[in-house]
Amino acid sequence: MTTAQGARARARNEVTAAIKEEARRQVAAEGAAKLSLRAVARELGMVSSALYRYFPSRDELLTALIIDAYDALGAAAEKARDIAADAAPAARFTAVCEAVRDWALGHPHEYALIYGSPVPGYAAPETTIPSAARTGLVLVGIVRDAHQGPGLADLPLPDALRPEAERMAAELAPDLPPEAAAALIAAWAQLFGLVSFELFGQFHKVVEDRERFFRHAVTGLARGVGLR
Amino acid sequence: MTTAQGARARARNEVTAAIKEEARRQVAAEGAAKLSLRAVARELGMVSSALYRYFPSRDELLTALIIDAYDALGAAAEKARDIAADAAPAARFTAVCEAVRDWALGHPHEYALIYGSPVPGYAAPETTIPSAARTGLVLVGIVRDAHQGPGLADLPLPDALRPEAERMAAELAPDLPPEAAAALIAAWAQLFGLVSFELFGQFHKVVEDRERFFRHAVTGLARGVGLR
DNA sequence: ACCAAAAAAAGAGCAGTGCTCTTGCAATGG
DNA sequence: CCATTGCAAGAGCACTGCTCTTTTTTTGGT
Repeated sequence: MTTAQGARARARNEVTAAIKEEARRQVAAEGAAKLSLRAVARELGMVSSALYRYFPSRDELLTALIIDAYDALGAAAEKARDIAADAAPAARFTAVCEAVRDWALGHPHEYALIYGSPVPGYAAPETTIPSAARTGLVLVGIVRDAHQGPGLADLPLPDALRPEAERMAAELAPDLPPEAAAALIAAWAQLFGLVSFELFGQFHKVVEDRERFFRHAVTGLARGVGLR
Repeated sequence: MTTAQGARARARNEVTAAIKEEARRQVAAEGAAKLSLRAVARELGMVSSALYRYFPSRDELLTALIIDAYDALGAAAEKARDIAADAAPAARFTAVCEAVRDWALGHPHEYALIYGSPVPGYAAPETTIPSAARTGLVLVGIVRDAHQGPGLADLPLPDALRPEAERMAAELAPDLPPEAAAALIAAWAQLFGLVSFELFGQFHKVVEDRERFFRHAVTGLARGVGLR
């Protein structure tokens, strides 16, 4: 069975993997904008039209890379969380933030692929959602754990936002107080603001000691979600 | 004089302006990635090669649009600051933040052009710096004014970051305490994290009542820089 | 072991891109 | 008045994503 129709299927998987690998190489080297199906095919010694048997379009290939990038970042975040498993919640939180930054600095083009401007006319399909959520869920988990224990600062929450905050809490962390859920989502966006600014050059001639600056800023983020 | 060599020069300025206008139209409609010199030329009834007399490359044309976008956003921020001139510093701060968000929502592609992923291999020239700085300077001004008056919360600053914070303060707001300068730059990046996440679709199925959520988040940012 | 069917690869071609180079025309100013 | 300069046009190069058709290869049942 596995050898019968497995031969073709295996070959197919291998070629698919090779295409993705070469495409990722090109994205890492030159950026998503310069990813060219023809160049991928050329590098793999096949003709460009053959590639369409594996990916129906350039966008589909990009989607595959996007999912991989989200997963790689998510894995890095999870790893950092596990390494810091015994630390205080605030330290665990900042450790994950630094892991996000480290991964981004190490994979700038892949980071840009997932957190940069989306390609106009291209809507990421729903299939990316689980992978995209991983990193956020790591942060949610840390704050949730902290809320089981003692010693959390109480957070402000205007009445106007309470319904929305309750909805957000119910949907992504049922055992989290609404004000913590709202604060966490804000911190999540702000974390990526810090990383993106550094990576996209906005800190050029503004922030020099970026490592230390980031450390300080994410300490503030941790405080913002009630950790200390 | 103005008519002598002004005739040609005037025609040149007019054509240059028309090119920029049409290019901006295309960016606003389809995004920077789909900006095509040939399409611009076609729309203007000229041949593509003629366009190179006005802009030496596509990147140069994009640079012109980038500067315009920075200036438009900066102007929107300044206008919001002036309108809220009599309000308390915290309210002025959040008013500017909301102006940034409003402009971004109204000009998503132009926002993506300046705060999205940079085109690989394209480094924004130094000439963009003044325009790029405008919005940040508005925030600096508000916090600086607040620090002349009373009632500011004191901010933490780890020893390790003090030298860098002092350098940052000296360079962009000499009359601002170093801890405020560091906090402000962080808030600045975080503000654009919030806006980018909303605009780039990361809040999809996460935040629904985005207006109120943003209001709450930027209130937190204002608190983070010492305002209340 | 053969042979129809399915899958993959190859080739040609379309419409588009940025950019360069050469050629012809028209406005400019000494 | 006429050489110089600025500009427009055209042709062409080397690419791109993608489609359609033809050829080759692999597969599984008889």
